[in-house]
Amino acid sequence: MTDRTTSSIAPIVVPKASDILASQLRQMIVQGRLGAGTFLPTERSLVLESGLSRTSVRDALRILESEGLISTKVGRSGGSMVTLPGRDSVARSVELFVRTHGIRLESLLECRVAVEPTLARLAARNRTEAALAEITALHARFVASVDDVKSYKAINLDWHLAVARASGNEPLIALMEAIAMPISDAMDYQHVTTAELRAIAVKAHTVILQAIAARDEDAAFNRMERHVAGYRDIATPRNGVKPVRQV
Amino acid sequence: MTDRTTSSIAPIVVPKASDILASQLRQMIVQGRLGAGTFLPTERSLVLESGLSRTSVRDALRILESEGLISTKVGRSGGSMVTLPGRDSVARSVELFVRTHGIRLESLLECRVAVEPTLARLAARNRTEAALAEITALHARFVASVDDVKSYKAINLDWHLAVARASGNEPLIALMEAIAMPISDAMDYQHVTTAELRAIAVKAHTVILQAIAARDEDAAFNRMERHVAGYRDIATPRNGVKPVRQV
DNA sequence: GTTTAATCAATGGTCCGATAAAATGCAATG
DNA sequence: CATTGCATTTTATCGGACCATTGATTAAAC
Repeated sequence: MTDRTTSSIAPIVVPKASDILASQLRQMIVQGRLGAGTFLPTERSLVLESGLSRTSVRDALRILESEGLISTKVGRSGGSMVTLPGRDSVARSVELFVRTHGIRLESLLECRVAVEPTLARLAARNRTEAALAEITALHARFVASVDDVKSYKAINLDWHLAVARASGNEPLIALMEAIAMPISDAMDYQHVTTAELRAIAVKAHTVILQAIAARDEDAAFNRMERHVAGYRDIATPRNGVKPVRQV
Repeated sequence: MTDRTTSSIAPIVVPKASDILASQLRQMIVQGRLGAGTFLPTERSLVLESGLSRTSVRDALRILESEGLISTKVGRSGGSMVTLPGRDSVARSVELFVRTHGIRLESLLECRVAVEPTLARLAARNRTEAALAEITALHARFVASVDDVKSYKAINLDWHLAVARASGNEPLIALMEAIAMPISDAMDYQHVTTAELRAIAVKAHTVILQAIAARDEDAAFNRMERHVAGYRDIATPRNGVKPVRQV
């Protein structure tokens, strides 16, 4: 081994052409210079402007599309329209994370316990009449479905999401929507509700709804906390906590 | 207008070839049939197996790459390796959501208040010695940096993230990492810390660290809650809450 | 004149072939 | 034995062509 001077050159990463173009377009969208609803230039125009090949331009558009920043249509007045990424975009990302890492149901329920009481508090504070009406309507259907396990589960999920949406806190709503589906999936394999448990849930929802309607923030928080914490304790006993993995 | 029978055919969506291939590969990865570290076939092999063109195959790979499911390298022993999406993937998605929607700092701080107390509780419960050592080390640097605003802010962020990581709850860690950067960015424009506030923060961190070290879950929860709630109240007075938008 | 059909134009989707660039392995060379 | 140069494999990029879909325009039919 001959002794050589080391030149202290950091590793150089060569970005791909499509990544550069995608970054530029993304920045324009994020900064608001390309508002939602506006159209990007056509692929062939972008080829002329950027000097890249159509392949690279299209790669860039695919990146933005999978980030939820544009949506592309074919045909004559088609093209790539700017569409801001919705909560579903975040949900997809979280779902991939949860599934590929085999996140345990216990962790997801812990997550709910952390988030839902605050959502209930904010719902009590910020709810509109329309939002309250939606929650109330879902609650009525919830009560009616107490004997049909399948629709009971679906409506239960919808009710919790409606409460979340009433909070007005977009990041927390997004998180709630993101973990709701994996939780629901995992419960199908692990947990079988009993009529008794469903009756308890109906009672809990009732008092939470009352608190939100009365704009009683502390009551909404505390009752929701007891509700979801109870759910967690029932669903994840100390033994055999299953990972969430698609089958 | 002639009267015609309507055939009640639902709108038919024609999926793109690349989407189909991407879905199949994604499913194999999510199901674990393609574990992390394994290599997908080469592009040309996928062309032969799928019967699609190289363009479509590459489009599919670009989709998976931007989802964080594979990472592609060029060169002889190159190809597309399966790489499970990390928390950074979730963070990018959330960041795009926050920036494009102009989510208000108030909402992000509310999010922190909802999440961090639970993270502190879980950290007190699940911390390892290594994690505790890391938090302690960061705390020491935090105390030392109390006069250098720039490094103070950076270390403050790191400390909170270290506590989050010590909790062991991956979804909540991901959320915390996702909102930390937008919060930090927004604070730069809005909030100027004073020496007095920094001293208070140091004190708060000290007691939280003690609670985590002593595995006192309730104390960790309550002290963290007071800390981040105080932060929220100082940073977002009732007037002039700025949206978070990149400049 | 109104409605219907046929045609044209614009755009993204797909395919093919070729070359460039990068990473690895191997042999030649001093 | 270390270094260099060459061959090989793989993705990255390019250019061009054609197809499919959509919307607009024109022509035909009634």
